[in-house]
Amino acid sequence: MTEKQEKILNAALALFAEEGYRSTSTSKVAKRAEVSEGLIFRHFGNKEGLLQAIIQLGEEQASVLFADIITETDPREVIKKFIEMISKTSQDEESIVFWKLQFKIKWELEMYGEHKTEAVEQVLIKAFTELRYLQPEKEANLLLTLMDGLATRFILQKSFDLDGTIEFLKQKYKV
Amino acid sequence: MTEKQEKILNAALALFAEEGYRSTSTSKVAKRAEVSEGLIFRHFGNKEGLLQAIIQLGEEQASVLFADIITETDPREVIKKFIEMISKTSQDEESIVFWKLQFKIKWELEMYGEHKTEAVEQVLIKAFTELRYLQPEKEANLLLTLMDGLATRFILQKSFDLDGTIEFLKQKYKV
Amino acid sequence: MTEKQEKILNAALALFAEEGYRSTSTSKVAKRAEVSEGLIFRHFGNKEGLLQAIIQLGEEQASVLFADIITETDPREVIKKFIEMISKTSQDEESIVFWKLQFKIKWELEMYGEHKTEAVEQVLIKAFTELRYLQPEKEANLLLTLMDGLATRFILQKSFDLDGTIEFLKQKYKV
Amino acid sequence: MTEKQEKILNAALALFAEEGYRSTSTSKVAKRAEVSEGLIFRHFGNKEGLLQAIIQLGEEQASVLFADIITETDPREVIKKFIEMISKTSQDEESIVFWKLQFKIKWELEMYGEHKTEAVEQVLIKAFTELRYLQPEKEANLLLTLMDGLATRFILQKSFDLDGTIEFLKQKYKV
DNA sequence: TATGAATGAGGCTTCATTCAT
DNA sequence: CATGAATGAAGCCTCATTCAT
Repeated sequence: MTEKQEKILNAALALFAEEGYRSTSTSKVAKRAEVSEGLIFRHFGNKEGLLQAIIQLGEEQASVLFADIITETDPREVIKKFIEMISKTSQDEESIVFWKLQFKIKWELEMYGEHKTEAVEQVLIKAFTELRYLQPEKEANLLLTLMDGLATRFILQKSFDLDGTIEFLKQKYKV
Repeated sequence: MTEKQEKILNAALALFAEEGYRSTSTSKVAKRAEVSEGLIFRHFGNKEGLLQAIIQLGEEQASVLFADIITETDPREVIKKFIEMISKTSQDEESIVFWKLQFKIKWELEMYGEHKTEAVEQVLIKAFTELRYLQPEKEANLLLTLMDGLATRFILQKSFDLDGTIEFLKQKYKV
Repeated sequence: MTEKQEKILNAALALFAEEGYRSTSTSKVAKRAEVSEGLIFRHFGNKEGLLQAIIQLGEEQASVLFADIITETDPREVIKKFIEMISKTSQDEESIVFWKLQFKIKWELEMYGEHKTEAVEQVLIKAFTELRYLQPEKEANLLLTLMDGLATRFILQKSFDLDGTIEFLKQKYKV
Repeated sequence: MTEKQEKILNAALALFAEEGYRSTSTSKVAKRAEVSEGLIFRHFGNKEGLLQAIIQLGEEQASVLFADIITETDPREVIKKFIEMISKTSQDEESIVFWKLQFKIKWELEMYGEHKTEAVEQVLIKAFTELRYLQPEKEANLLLTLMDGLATRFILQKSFDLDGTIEFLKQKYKV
């Protein structure tokens, strides 16, 4: 990937996260990337292609994030790490942009991207099983759902107390 | 409100929920409402005005939905009704559209509309207090967050088992 | 002419003078006249009809203005009155609007309305003849031209010293 | 400046002069320039930008016209050249369009653009001073005013005898 | 690889005008 | 006589995309 390709990708990433896919014009991307508009099309074919590249990038970043959870063997640690995942990333601006983008695109294009979380779900199920929860699948499912809610409020509700909620969650799950 | 105004509102409601606000052109709305495009602007000023009218409508519908919860006195019933709120509405198409619209707009415009849920939050806090939960505010907060997650998955993830999750939740909260 | 007709005419007069014919929408006229938009069309047929009515009105007002000059018999007085015509009207707001409208419409529609000034021209020629000017037609023509310039600058150039210029003119013509 | 930019400018120039600024739609300009409508906005931002470019162009042309007068040292020649300025340009179609545009825009937008003539005014004052006119400022002012009137009638009144009037003027000023 | 001029379709909005009440 | 809902054409502008250089 050339330097300009990366500049385009980064510009698009930031803009899609800020204003959404449809609302971001290719010319805005070009301007922010300090690149000619035509170059976007040379490299990514069309606007949709740019989006796909960004989604791809997101999946890779997600993989990295999830890897730490999936490779964990201690069940309590699995749950703890999962719960802390967002809070950890909420520190730096770049991560916030990452999550914002994930959810904005989810909603704008109505694609949930289940396969991304499937591996995590399995690990959570295993963890809850080992911890003798009665309905481990449902517990895992619930926790995943909760994470969507957490992200939603964290991103959209300025006043939301993310860290407090996460502390409370850790108490509840005793992790 | 004239008949055509209502047709415009309904068409916009459906289209905004389906495709989002920006992706829905005023001409599409006009066509679906079987109305001239100009009429939209006569009645709502501009596209933004149309959106506001729809948001307003949503708040009224939300009030109706919440009214049943807020007026409930039995704490267990409060929680039960709150949890069941989505599942009940998930039966008919119109309600699904309603929720979809709420969340799509939330994300597209990044406005959370906290005041809408504030009353519900107070009632939940009271309920958890009466049920002797140790941290009623945090419990209420968590349940509200969970609901956002539930809606997110219900709307975006085709395979999501809403009713199962709700049953499980009711067990957890013993309601 | 009914009261509402007059309100429409007055509103249109003011708006056409302020913003020009094309730039003034019938809806703006209706709003300013506190009248329904349809009424304009009932009374004046279409926007052009409204314009014609206003032009007509202008001609009548011009006739009144000119009458005083035309009926004057003393040649020196004729010239003096003609020169003072604008300065006199420049006192009250209504007259300024009148002149502004005349010129704005002239330029926007490129119609000079020569016949309006023809009578005045004749009287000026007669006056210059009696005063033994060598080329009375040319003198009259020049004075009329000067008046157009005077109006132009008075209306368009905020800093223009109308009264000073008029005084100077009167000296020149010894009137 | 690309070739198409110039075509746009020329088309707009002609149309604004013929029909005025507001009455000329950008699509008309595009059609006349044999260019896509979008290109106008790429090059000039918006319709107002196009107008500004044209006004700018006008100022440059005016500078050229005035340069000949300003650099003249013989007072009589200054006045002569000034008086002849319009008549000289009235020969070719392009110059007529130029003057028409200047005045149409003046009236439509109510901006007089005094600074353009300021230099000329100074030179005229100097000329009248040297020629021992008693009130050189007023004379200059009057002559400028007269020119506005001359242009007004020349452009708007089909039957106006421009050359005759100019001859007469030259006699009056003995130039 | 990279630019930016150029396009045409479509978006939001305004407008003159008509018509039922 | 008077209203104001309703229309359709047109206006300004943006956008994704293509192409010559």
